[in-house]
Amino acid sequence: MVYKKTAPVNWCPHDATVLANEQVIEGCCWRCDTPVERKEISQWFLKITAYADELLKDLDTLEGWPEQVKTMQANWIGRSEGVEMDFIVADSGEALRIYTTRPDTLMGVTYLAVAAEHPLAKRAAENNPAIQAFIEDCKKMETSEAAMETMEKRGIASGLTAIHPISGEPVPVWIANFVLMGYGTGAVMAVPAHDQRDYEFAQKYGIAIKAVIKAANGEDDSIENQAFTTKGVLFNSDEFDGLTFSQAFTAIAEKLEREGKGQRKVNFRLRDWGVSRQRYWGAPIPVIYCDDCGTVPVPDEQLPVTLPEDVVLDGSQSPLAAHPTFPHTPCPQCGKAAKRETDTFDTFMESSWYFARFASPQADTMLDEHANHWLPVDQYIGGIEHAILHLLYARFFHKLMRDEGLVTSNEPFKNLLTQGMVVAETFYQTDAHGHKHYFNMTEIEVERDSKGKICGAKLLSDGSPVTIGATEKMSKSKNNGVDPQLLIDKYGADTVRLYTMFTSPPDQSLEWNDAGVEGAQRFLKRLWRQAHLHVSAGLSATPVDKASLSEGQKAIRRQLHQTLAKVSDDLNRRHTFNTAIAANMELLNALNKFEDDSANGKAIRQEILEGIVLMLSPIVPHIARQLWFDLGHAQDVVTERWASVDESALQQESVQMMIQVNGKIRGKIEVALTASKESIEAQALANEDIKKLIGENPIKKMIVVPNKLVSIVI
RNA sequence: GCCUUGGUGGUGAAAUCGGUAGACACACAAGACUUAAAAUCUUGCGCCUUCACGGGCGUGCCGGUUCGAUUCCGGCCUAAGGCACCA
Repeated sequence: MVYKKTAPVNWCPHDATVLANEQVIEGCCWRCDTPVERKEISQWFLKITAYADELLKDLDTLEGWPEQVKTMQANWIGRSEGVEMDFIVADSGEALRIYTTRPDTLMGVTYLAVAAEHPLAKRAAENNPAIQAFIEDCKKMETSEAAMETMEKRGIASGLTAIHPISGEPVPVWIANFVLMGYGTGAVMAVPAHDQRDYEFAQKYGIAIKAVIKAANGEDDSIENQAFTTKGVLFNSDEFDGLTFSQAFTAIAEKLEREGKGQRKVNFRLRDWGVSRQRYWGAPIPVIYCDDCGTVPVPDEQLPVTLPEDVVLDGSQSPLAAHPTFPHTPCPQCGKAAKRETDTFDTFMESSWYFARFASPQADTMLDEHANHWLPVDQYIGGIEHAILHLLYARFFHKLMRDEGLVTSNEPFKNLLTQGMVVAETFYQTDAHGHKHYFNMTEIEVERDSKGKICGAKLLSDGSPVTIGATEKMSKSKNNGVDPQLLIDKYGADTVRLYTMFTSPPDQSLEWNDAGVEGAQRFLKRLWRQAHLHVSAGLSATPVDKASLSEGQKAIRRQLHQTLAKVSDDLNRRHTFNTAIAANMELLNALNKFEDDSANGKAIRQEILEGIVLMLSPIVPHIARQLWFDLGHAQDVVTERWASVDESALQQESVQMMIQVNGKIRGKIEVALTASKESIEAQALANEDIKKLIGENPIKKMIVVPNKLVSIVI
């Protein structure tokens, strides 16, 4: 499950250090502006691809996960069915292996492309300065997929050809900057007529474009301006002419298999997980390299390998590799002088199993049986930015632990709630070197236009102008976070919690703004005042007499119990805290208008106030605790059971129904709950407004949706 | 470039399974209370039109399905998240 191979990193030759993708600004080091090079270094990998199938299949078992996240993971794993085949290099006879999901376009291949690091490219570069220069140039590329996909696609002919496995024709081999050695086989086949990237590349370099697929459904399949990428019917393909995609897939795969030139293959987009980091702040990878014994794991009794504290952190080199003593240690097997691994683990390594360790904190080993008692995690909550990497690594690691006998469950997280990002504007100034310095909102003064949008900003300290950057997720690097403490100091924690929960549902991203926080405080004040007016008028200790309720009393009790049902559902199932709070605001507004000093009225007021306090206690615990005592309870509200809905209070005798004529709302009627379809229709047609509208027009159609509306088509 | 999710009043949002668009708030305006201000309370508040009653339009844009579309389908624009070393 663990192996070493070379993989590309961003290398700053000036600082002699590896840079994260985020630290590469327009192809240059963020610190010294030196152009960054792509460098292949040896790194440790975990074989997550061995679990690709299971990670994909088990997504179906995650019923408590958002569809969005499961879709993203499925696409990331990217299972594809295709064909792997060899093109034979004409001069040397070596096999050039490629993989394609479109074997139906095989007869349209007009060139092959290999990575700059491919052995074939290296061979072509011998005695060819132009190819050498091109390969050298390819090193100046960023490693991120986004950069790869958006950069200019360039290439150079290698001068070599390879034999097409079916036609036997020679096909030119190109060296291209968009093919990577580390992914797949480092070589691809190109069909310009039926792939847009290949099309653009062929146009640019004057390579032949050969159409072999025509539309099956009469769609425009001309390739004059762009590739035709829809699956269709083969032509120009000799024995395969007239076949559909799936027929051609089978026929071509079988022919290749028969002739020993290729075979069907399932591929995954997912790549193995590189866990080596050339950094100080991380868990050291516990491995020792011995000249005689090779790669030796650090023995259990020597674990953990702890970080030295006397390191030089100057941004140049790996502090561990540069440390005078840390790398030097005897080999655990033979005792001879050996060298420690100085790379540390990717931090995702630890975040992949911390939840299991939290469940067995006393364990002497990695985990004990307590982990199984608690796992899987019932409700996991995290930002949507973790939808793929963290959540996929954790799922993989959990399966690894299962296969090592450490846990018994297949998945780590039963239910998942992904929070939206809180995003905020960024503000920066650019210095003489072109570096951006980000300022926090508290350090600047903003100008707003009539719509409240920020349209200008200057630094508070010296009044110098500040550039307004993109609105993005709050982060340390962009300095666009907000400290809630300032608001808490001003309004109190309950108000800030209430406001935060009320602003939007948790899975939605949010542009932070505290403009409405006053409203949250006003609501809590109104609740406090209502409760204390009630208390000072003398609490009601008697239960509601349900047998003698007036219409008004029935109505407000119905609202209370409807609210209880809704809030329970909002909190438990929907996690929409904003609508749960709004429903309580409506209930309090109704209570404000409920003027009833009778004994039963008082009892109802007590019932409603207790209901609101209970429903809000998870969100505003401090004020709820105090009000609960004030309402006459001896026990803290946190020990109370959640309120139950009184079904009898929900009952209604009639319901309001809309009347639509030709799709527009034209009237309303009050209908008894027991009314038949026929009597509802008759009542709708008897409505004066509707009668006038229909006039002499014949009724074509009439639809009755129970308890909702009557739709009449004339 | 690719994958995912969103776009509804001046603002944050609601409409849960295709059935009253804008609940609940913020902001704003007018009024009450006050010497005054704050706080509080009341009323109004999508756009156009109308003295009014009312009428028309309206959920990013264009088109489609349906008796009926914020909701479903196709295309486009746009913002955010991710793209394997920010974590």
